[in-house]
Amino acid sequence: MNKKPNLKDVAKVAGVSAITVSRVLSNPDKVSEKLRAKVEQAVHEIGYIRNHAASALASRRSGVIAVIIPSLSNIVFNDVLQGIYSAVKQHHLQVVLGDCHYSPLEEEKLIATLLSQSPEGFILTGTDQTDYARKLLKQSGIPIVQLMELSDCPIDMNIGFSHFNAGVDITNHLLQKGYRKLGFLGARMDTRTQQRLAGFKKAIADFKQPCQSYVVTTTQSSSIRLGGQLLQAVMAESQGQCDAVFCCNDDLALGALFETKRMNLKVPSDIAICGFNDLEASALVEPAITSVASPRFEMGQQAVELLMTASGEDKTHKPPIDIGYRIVERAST
Amino acid sequence: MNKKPNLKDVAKVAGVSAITVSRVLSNPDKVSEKLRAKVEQAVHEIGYIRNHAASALASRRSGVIAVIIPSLSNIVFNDVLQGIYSAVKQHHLQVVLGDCHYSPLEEEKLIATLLSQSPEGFILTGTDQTDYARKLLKQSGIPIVQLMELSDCPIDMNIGFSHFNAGVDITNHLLQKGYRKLGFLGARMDTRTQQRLAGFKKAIADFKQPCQSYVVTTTQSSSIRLGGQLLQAVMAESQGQCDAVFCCNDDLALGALFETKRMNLKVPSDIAICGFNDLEASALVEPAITSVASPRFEMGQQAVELLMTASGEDKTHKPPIDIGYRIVERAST
DNA sequence: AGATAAAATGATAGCGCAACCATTTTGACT
DNA sequence: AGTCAAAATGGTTGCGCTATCATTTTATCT
Repeated sequence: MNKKPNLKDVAKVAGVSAITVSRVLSNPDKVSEKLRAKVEQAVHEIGYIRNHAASALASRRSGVIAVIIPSLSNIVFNDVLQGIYSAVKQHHLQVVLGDCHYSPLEEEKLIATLLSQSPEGFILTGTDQTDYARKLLKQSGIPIVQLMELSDCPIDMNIGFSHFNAGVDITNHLLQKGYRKLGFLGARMDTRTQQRLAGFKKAIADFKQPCQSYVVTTTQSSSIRLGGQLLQAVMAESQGQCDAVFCCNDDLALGALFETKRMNLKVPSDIAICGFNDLEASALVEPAITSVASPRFEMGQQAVELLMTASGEDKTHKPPIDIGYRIVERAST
Repeated sequence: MNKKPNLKDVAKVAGVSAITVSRVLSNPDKVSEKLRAKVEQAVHEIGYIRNHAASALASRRSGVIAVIIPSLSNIVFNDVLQGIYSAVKQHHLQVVLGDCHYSPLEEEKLIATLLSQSPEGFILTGTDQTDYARKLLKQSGIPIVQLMELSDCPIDMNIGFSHFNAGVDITNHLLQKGYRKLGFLGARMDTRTQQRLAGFKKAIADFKQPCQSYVVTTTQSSSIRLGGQLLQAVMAESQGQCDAVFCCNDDLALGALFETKRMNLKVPSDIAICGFNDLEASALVEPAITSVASPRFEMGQQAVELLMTASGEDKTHKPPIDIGYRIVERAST
């Protein structure tokens, strides 16, 4: 195998200088049509592909943005990722992606690794970064977006919605429907889940009439199967009294719903179920599950746009962007 | 903001030469403990992060592998991705990921873009690449793995399983259970779905007793909702005769199952349902859905291992690796 | 036609790092 | 102590590209 062709090889074939080839690739309109055609022909002919490392080194532009999500297996971040990829395509950027498995320490290591790619922007999930990670990020001088939640003191930019408020609202929804023995089913218990739980507790504390609450949580990762187990657990803890459950996500809610069939409980008359994230399945099961919808795809897109419009040197405080959420009432409540 | 620190800055602080710092970062055991400690201290102190572009250019090793999947939203590829990421971590590599939306042309462009990163390996899905894409890939001289299906003429390495055989097997399963009016519900109709359909047709053609088949397909992308629509369609086409459906994936199967409840059909007595991919939900709905399981996570892992053990220059023909599948029989059939 | 501006093209240098080879230091042995 | 090998460290160079500036060609005007 011959060595990979480089700029000079193309230049030789096209009969121009190397720098002209470079321009055809990055600033086609700075080159006359005649030369451009010759060069493009030569590029295609010898299958030349620009060496990104050399280009990035010389131009100080990597054409890369870094993204860290807490979990590849959670469909919620997948939606955000799709938004990111769709926006990135417009800007001719590449994404380098890391999965930190919900661990700030792993995230810190990933941040250091990904920063070595000299990304032109950084997208993070949540607000839970270590101090050293924050130091590295700030020192890098690149624009940064924190996703999903709203933060009082974002590193740079921030877009998300209030999981606390959403927790309050959906709990109030259950209370308004007349349920008084509310269960909370929580898995993983990352910060966003904790905020939802805090909202749940707040709504109950503020409610003017007597009501009961049962909180069942685990740090296991969420799954449909686990939803069934947690429903069992909350029924046990409440001695069968529990008449509504707020599941911290739709996976648990689906599992809980499937479990009600096995336990011969009627939804929503014996027990109401609501979830979070509004997955497709939630709208299509019988009965359909009440959930909290949020524009995740758009959040991902907007995060990229924020990065691209940020000057990088702009150190002014940027207010968090609240992208909102929506309670979707369905038959399960 | 001061300029980003480089090797020399670290060297100055640590009182050593630049090359020693470089060694501490890439070959720690080539450096005495004393100097190493000094250097590591200096690195941490000034928050030094190696410039990947310069490193890649000088060493001709990018530490990157390229991956292209047909869809980010399909959970199936997500599982493979997780396997890839888990393996990649061991090898201290980065992944650059592209989503080609099931389009060979988009894939060709992505391949060109990703090759510019000088990846040390390339993972592709399927065998449907354009000629120019194949030329670029071969010319690059890097090891390549094609995933998911088995190919007679892989570009380099290949790991997957036979979707045709799986289609035959699951159709025979339905026939053995006594169903004789079989429907096939297909969405997207990518090559793997087509192979499953071919298997379905083959099994029916080979069956010794009289039986009917109804094929309903669409190029729309798959979803749970679509599964319900396709079930309606196949029942219409068969004038209510259809007594079993093979859905080309579990999303459709779930949608079909949910639709049977609305249509007051009993599963599996009125109609049997089977899917493909064995998603978590399929095992937990009532009745649980028969499906085809395959080790997707492991396939992703193995793909990376194959890349890492490949010498790159080894042009010998490597036989495809059949990673197998398993029919999981459940109550829906 | 001549003067001037504008566009197109080229030559040179350097981005930050690691390969390569040269030099120094250390340790092991007689 | 003296010899030699091995380990540790450093200096120089070049990876392939683009920024910058210099030069040439073309277009536009009086």
